[in-house]
Amino acid sequence: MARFTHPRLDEVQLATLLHALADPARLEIVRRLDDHGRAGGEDLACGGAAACEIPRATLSNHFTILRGAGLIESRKHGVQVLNRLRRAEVDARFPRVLDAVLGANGRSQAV
Amino acid sequence: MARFTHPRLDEVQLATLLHALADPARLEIVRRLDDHGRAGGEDLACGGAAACEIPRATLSNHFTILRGAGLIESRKHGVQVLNRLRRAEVDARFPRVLDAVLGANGRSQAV
DNA sequence: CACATTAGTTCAATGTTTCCGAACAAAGGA
DNA sequence: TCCTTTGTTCGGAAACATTGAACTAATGTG
Repeated sequence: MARFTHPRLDEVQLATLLHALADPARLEIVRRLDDHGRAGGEDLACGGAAACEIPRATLSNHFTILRGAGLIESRKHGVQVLNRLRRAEVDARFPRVLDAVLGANGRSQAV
Repeated sequence: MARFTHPRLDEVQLATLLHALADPARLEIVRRLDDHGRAGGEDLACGGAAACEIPRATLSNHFTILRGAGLIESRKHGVQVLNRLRRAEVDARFPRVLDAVLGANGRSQAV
Protein backbone atom coordinates (compact mmCIF):
# COMPACT_ATOMS: atom_id res chain seq x y z
CA MET A 1 0.00 0.00 0.00
CA ALA A 2 2.03 2.92 -1.26
CA ARG A 3 1.66 6.33 0.31
CA PHE A 4 -0.77 8.61 -1.50
CA THR A 5 0.58 11.04 -4.03
CA HIS A 6 -0.91 14.49 -4.29
CA PRO A 7 -0.16 16.69 -7.27
CA ARG A 8 0.75 20.31 -6.91
CA LEU A 9 -2.19 22.27 -8.30
CA ASP A 10 -0.18 24.04 -10.94
CA GLU A 11 0.41 20.61 -12.44
CA VAL A 12 -3.31 20.02 -12.72
CA GLN A 13 -5.08 20.86 -15.96
CA LEU A 14 -8.55 22.32 -16.03
CA ALA A 15 -9.77 19.37 -18.10
CA THR A 16 -8.48 16.97 -15.44
CA LEU A 17 -10.32 18.83 -12.71
CA LEU A 18 -13.54 18.91 -14.71
CA HIS A 19 -13.23 15.24 -15.53
CA ALA A 20 -12.91 14.43 -11.85
CA LEU A 21 -16.06 16.44 -11.15
CA ALA A 22 -17.95 15.00 -14.11
CA ASP A 23 -19.42 12.06 -12.27
CA PRO A 24 -22.40 12.06 -9.93
CA ALA A 25 -20.73 9.93 -7.30
CA ARG A 26 -17.59 12.04 -7.20
CA LEU A 27 -19.60 15.24 -7.23
CA GLU A 28 -21.48 13.95 -4.23
CA ILE A 29 -18.24 13.11 -2.44
CA VAL A 30 -16.84 16.57 -3.11
CA ARG A 31 -20.06 18.15 -1.86
CA ARG A 32 -19.95 16.19 1.34
CA LEU A 33 -16.33 17.03 1.94
CA ASP A 34 -17.11 20.67 1.30
CA ASP A 35 -20.12 20.72 3.62
CA HIS A 36 -18.15 18.92 6.24
CA GLY A 37 -15.23 21.29 5.92
CA ARG A 38 -17.45 24.34 6.17
CA ALA A 39 -19.09 22.93 9.26
CA GLY A 40 -15.63 22.75 10.80
CA GLY A 41 -15.71 18.97 10.99
CA GLU A 42 -12.78 16.61 10.98
CA ASP A 43 -11.73 15.03 7.72
CA LEU A 44 -14.02 12.34 6.39
CA ALA A 45 -13.20 8.70 5.83
CA CYS A 46 -13.82 7.32 2.35
CA GLY A 47 -16.83 5.36 3.49
CA GLY A 48 -18.37 8.34 5.23
CA ALA A 49 -17.92 10.66 2.31
CA ALA A 50 -19.88 8.58 -0.18
CA ALA A 51 -23.20 6.88 -0.61
CA CYS A 52 -22.97 3.38 0.74
CA GLU A 53 -24.45 1.63 -2.31
CA ILE A 54 -21.23 2.11 -4.22
CA PRO A 55 -18.96 -0.95 -4.19
CA ARG A 56 -15.73 -0.41 -2.32
CA ALA A 57 -13.49 -1.06 -5.29
CA THR A 58 -15.33 1.59 -7.27
CA LEU A 59 -15.17 4.03 -4.40
CA SER A 60 -11.47 3.52 -4.05
CA ASN A 61 -11.10 4.31 -7.71
CA HIS A 62 -13.20 7.48 -7.37
CA PHE A 63 -10.98 8.70 -4.57
CA THR A 64 -7.89 8.01 -6.64
CA ILE A 65 -9.30 10.16 -9.43
CA LEU A 66 -10.21 12.96 -7.04
CA ARG A 67 -6.71 12.86 -5.59
CA GLY A 68 -5.16 12.92 -9.03
CA ALA A 69 -7.12 16.02 -9.90
CA GLY A 70 -5.79 17.78 -6.83
CA LEU A 71 -9.25 18.01 -5.35
CA ILE A 72 -8.64 16.10 -2.16
CA GLU A 73 -5.88 15.24 0.22
CA SER A 74 -5.90 11.83 1.86
CA ARG A 75 -4.02 10.57 4.87
CA LYS A 76 -4.13 7.32 6.71
CA HIS A 77 -5.44 7.31 10.22
CA GLY A 78 -5.65 3.91 11.76
CA VAL A 79 -7.77 1.63 9.62
CA GLN A 80 -9.27 4.41 7.68
CA VAL A 81 -8.27 7.03 5.18
CA LEU A 82 -9.28 10.57 6.02
CA ASN A 83 -9.95 13.04 3.24
CA ARG A 84 -10.29 16.76 3.00
CA LEU A 85 -11.10 19.10 0.13
CA ARG A 86 -8.12 21.16 -0.99
CA ARG A 87 -10.42 24.15 -1.28
CA ALA A 88 -7.99 26.99 -0.95
CA GLU A 89 -5.51 25.52 -3.40
CA VAL A 90 -8.14 24.64 -5.97
CA ASP A 91 -9.67 28.10 -5.62
CA ALA A 92 -6.31 29.72 -6.13
CA ARG A 93 -5.62 27.73 -9.25
CA PHE A 94 -9.14 27.75 -10.73
CA PRO A 95 -10.95 30.70 -9.20
CA ARG A 96 -14.70 30.38 -8.88
CA VAL A 97 -14.89 26.97 -10.49
CA LEU A 98 -15.59 25.01 -7.32
CA ASP A 99 -17.96 27.68 -6.08
CA ALA A 100 -19.88 27.55 -9.32
CA VAL A 101 -19.98 23.78 -9.56
CA LEU A 102 -20.87 23.17 -5.94
CA GLY A 103 -23.11 26.19 -5.59
CA ALA A 104 -24.86 26.10 -8.91
CA ASN A 105 -26.37 22.81 -8.14
CA GLY A 106 -25.81 22.42 -4.47
CA ARG A 107 -29.01 21.55 -2.78
CA SER A 108 -31.39 24.17 -4.06
CA GLN A 109 -31.97 22.86 -7.55
CA ALA A 110 -33.02 19.51 -8.86
CA VAL A 111 -30.12 17.66 -10.34
CA MET B 1 -28.06 12.53 -41.94
CA ALA B 2 -30.72 13.05 -39.32
CA ARG B 3 -31.54 16.51 -38.06
CA PHE B 4 -29.68 17.49 -34.91
CA THR B 5 -31.38 17.04 -31.59
CA HIS B 6 -30.87 19.59 -28.86
CA PRO B 7 -31.89 18.82 -25.29
CA ARG B 8 -33.81 21.26 -23.16
CA LEU B 9 -31.40 22.42 -20.50
CA ASP B 10 -33.50 21.25 -17.62
CA GLU B 11 -32.94 17.76 -18.95
CA VAL B 12 -29.19 18.19 -18.72
CA GLN B 13 -27.38 17.02 -15.62
CA LEU B 14 -24.47 18.92 -14.15
CA ALA B 15 -22.25 15.86 -14.55
CA THR B 16 -23.11 15.71 -18.25
CA LEU B 17 -22.17 19.34 -18.72
CA LEU B 18 -18.90 18.89 -16.87
CA HIS B 19 -18.09 15.77 -18.81
CA ALA B 20 -18.58 17.67 -22.07
CA LEU B 21 -16.21 20.36 -20.84
CA ALA B 22 -13.69 17.89 -19.47
CA ASP B 23 -11.66 17.58 -22.64
CA PRO B 24 -9.06 20.00 -23.95
CA ALA B 25 -10.35 19.91 -27.52
CA ARG B 26 -13.94 20.54 -26.51
CA LEU B 27 -12.92 23.22 -24.05
CA GLU B 28 -11.10 24.93 -26.88
CA ILE B 29 -14.15 24.70 -29.12
CA VAL B 30 -16.38 26.18 -26.44
CA ARG B 31 -13.88 29.00 -25.88
CA ARG B 32 -13.78 29.85 -29.53
CA LEU B 33 -17.54 29.83 -29.83
CA ASP B 34 -17.74 32.05 -26.77
CA ASP B 35 -15.13 34.51 -28.05
CA HIS B 36 -16.80 34.54 -31.40
CA GLY B 37 -20.24 35.12 -29.90
CA ARG B 38 -18.97 37.95 -27.71
CA ALA B 39 -17.36 39.57 -30.73
CA GLY B 40 -20.77 39.57 -32.36
CA GLY B 41 -19.67 37.17 -35.06
CA GLU B 42 -21.81 34.76 -37.02
CA ASP B 43 -22.00 31.17 -35.90
CA LEU B 44 -18.93 29.06 -36.50
CA ALA B 45 -18.63 25.99 -38.68
CA CYS B 46 -17.29 22.85 -37.03
CA GLY B 47 -14.01 23.15 -38.85
CA GLY B 48 -13.54 26.76 -37.88
CA ALA B 49 -14.30 26.19 -34.24
CA ALA B 50 -11.59 23.62 -33.65
CA ALA B 51 -7.90 23.07 -34.13
CA CYS B 52 -7.28 21.58 -37.53
CA GLU B 53 -5.07 18.70 -36.36
CA ILE B 54 -8.06 16.84 -35.00
CA PRO B 55 -9.39 14.15 -37.35
CA ARG B 56 -12.82 14.92 -38.71
CA ALA B 57 -14.47 11.84 -37.29
CA THR B 58 -13.22 12.78 -33.85
CA LEU B 59 -14.35 16.34 -34.27
CA SER B 60 -17.79 15.24 -35.29
CA ASN B 61 -17.96 13.18 -32.14
CA HIS B 62 -16.87 16.14 -30.00
CA PHE B 63 -19.63 18.27 -31.44
CA THR B 64 -22.16 15.54 -30.78
CA ILE B 65 -21.11 15.47 -27.15
CA LEU B 66 -21.29 19.25 -26.83
CA ARG B 67 -24.76 19.22 -28.35
CA GLY B 68 -25.87 16.47 -26.02
CA ALA B 69 -24.77 18.51 -23.05
CA GLY B 70 -26.88 21.44 -24.20
CA LEU B 71 -23.79 23.55 -24.72
CA ILE B 72 -24.18 24.28 -28.40
CA GLU B 73 -26.86 24.57 -31.03
CA SER B 74 -26.06 23.39 -34.53
CA ARG B 75 -27.81 24.06 -37.79
CA LYS B 76 -26.99 23.15 -41.33
CA HIS B 77 -26.12 25.90 -43.71
CA GLY B 78 -25.10 24.72 -47.12
CA VAL B 79 -22.22 22.32 -46.89
CA GLN B 80 -21.34 23.27 -43.40
CA VAL B 81 -22.79 23.07 -39.92
CA LEU B 82 -22.91 26.30 -37.99
CA ASN B 83 -22.67 26.26 -34.23
CA ARG B 84 -23.35 28.70 -31.46
CA LEU B 85 -22.93 28.54 -27.70
CA ARG B 86 -26.21 28.34 -25.84
CA ARG B 87 -24.82 30.77 -23.30
CA ALA B 88 -27.99 32.26 -21.88
CA GLU B 89 -29.66 28.90 -21.42
CA VAL B 90 -26.62 27.27 -19.87
CA ASP B 91 -26.18 30.25 -17.55
CA ALA B 92 -29.78 30.07 -16.48
CA ARG B 93 -29.51 26.38 -15.67
CA PHE B 94 -26.01 26.38 -14.18
CA PRO B 95 -25.26 29.91 -13.05
CA ARG B 96 -21.62 30.95 -13.08
CA VAL B 97 -20.31 27.60 -14.24
CA LEU B 98 -19.47 28.65 -17.78
CA ASP B 99 -18.08 31.96 -16.56
CA ALA B 100 -15.85 30.19 -14.11
CA VAL B 101 -14.69 27.51 -16.51
CA LEU B 102 -14.06 29.84 -19.42
CA GLY B 103 -12.83 32.72 -17.36
CA ALA B 104 -10.73 30.90 -14.83
CA ASN B 105 -8.50 29.62 -17.48
CA GLY B 106 -9.41 31.69 -20.45
CA ARG B 107 -6.34 33.29 -21.88
CA SER B 108 -4.63 34.78 -18.86
CA GLN B 109 -3.28 31.68 -17.18
CA ALA B 110 -1.23 28.80 -18.44
CA VAL B 111 -3.29 25.72 -18.98
C1' DC C 1 -0.69 -14.12 21.22
C1' DA C 2 -4.05 -15.94 17.87
C1' DC C 3 -8.08 -14.66 15.63
C1' DA C 4 -11.65 -11.57 13.98
C1' DT C 5 -13.11 -7.18 12.25
C1' DT C 6 -12.93 -3.10 9.73
C1' DA C 7 -11.48 0.05 5.92
C1' DG C 8 -9.28 0.31 1.79
C1' DT C 9 -6.39 -1.41 -2.08
C1' DT C 10 -5.09 -4.41 -5.88
C1' DC C 11 -6.07 -7.71 -9.41
C1' DA C 12 -8.40 -9.43 -13.34
C1' DA C 13 -12.36 -9.99 -16.04
C1' DT C 14 -15.92 -7.64 -18.24
C1' DG C 15 -18.39 -3.74 -20.04
C1' DT C 16 -18.53 0.87 -21.83
C1' DT C 17 -16.46 4.94 -24.27
C1' DT C 18 -13.55 7.12 -27.19
C1' DC C 19 -10.67 7.53 -31.19
C1' DC C 20 -9.98 7.58 -35.98
C1' DG C 21 -9.41 5.62 -40.95
C1' DA C 22 -12.38 4.59 -44.62
C1' DA C 23 -16.52 4.80 -46.91
C1' DC C 24 -20.54 7.63 -47.46
C1' DA C 25 -23.85 11.69 -48.12
C1' DA C 26 -25.33 16.26 -49.33
C1' DA C 27 -24.62 20.91 -51.10
C1' DG C 28 -22.62 23.67 -54.09
C1' DG C 29 -19.55 24.92 -57.79
C1' DA C 30 -16.88 24.22 -62.54
C1' DT D 1 -22.21 15.65 -64.91
C1' DC D 2 -18.27 15.37 -62.10
C1' DC D 3 -15.42 17.52 -58.51
C1' DT D 4 -14.75 19.65 -54.11
C1' DT D 5 -15.80 20.75 -49.57
C1' DT D 6 -17.84 19.74 -45.04
C1' DG D 7 -19.60 16.60 -42.03
C1' DT D 8 -21.58 11.99 -40.68
C1' DT D 9 -21.60 6.99 -40.09
C1' DC D 10 -19.44 2.53 -39.54
C1' DG D 11 -16.51 -0.65 -37.35
C1' DG D 12 -12.44 -2.21 -35.11
C1' DA D 13 -8.71 -1.04 -31.88
C1' DA D 14 -7.37 1.24 -27.77
C1' DA D 15 -8.39 3.42 -23.44
C1' DC D 16 -11.09 3.72 -19.44
C1' DA D 17 -14.60 2.35 -15.85
C1' DT D 18 -16.85 -1.07 -12.91
C1' DT D 19 -16.86 -4.56 -9.63
C1' DG D 20 -16.28 -9.37 -7.25
C1' DA D 21 -12.68 -11.69 -5.02
C1' DA D 22 -8.46 -11.96 -2.84
C1' DC D 23 -5.34 -9.21 -0.19
C1' DT D 24 -3.16 -5.88 3.34
C1' DA D 25 -2.76 -3.18 7.41
C1' DA D 26 -4.47 -1.42 11.75
C1' DT D 27 -6.76 -2.47 15.67
C1' DG D 28 -9.74 -4.80 18.65
C1' DT D 29 -10.95 -9.09 21.69
C1' DG D 30 -10.83 -13.42 24.03
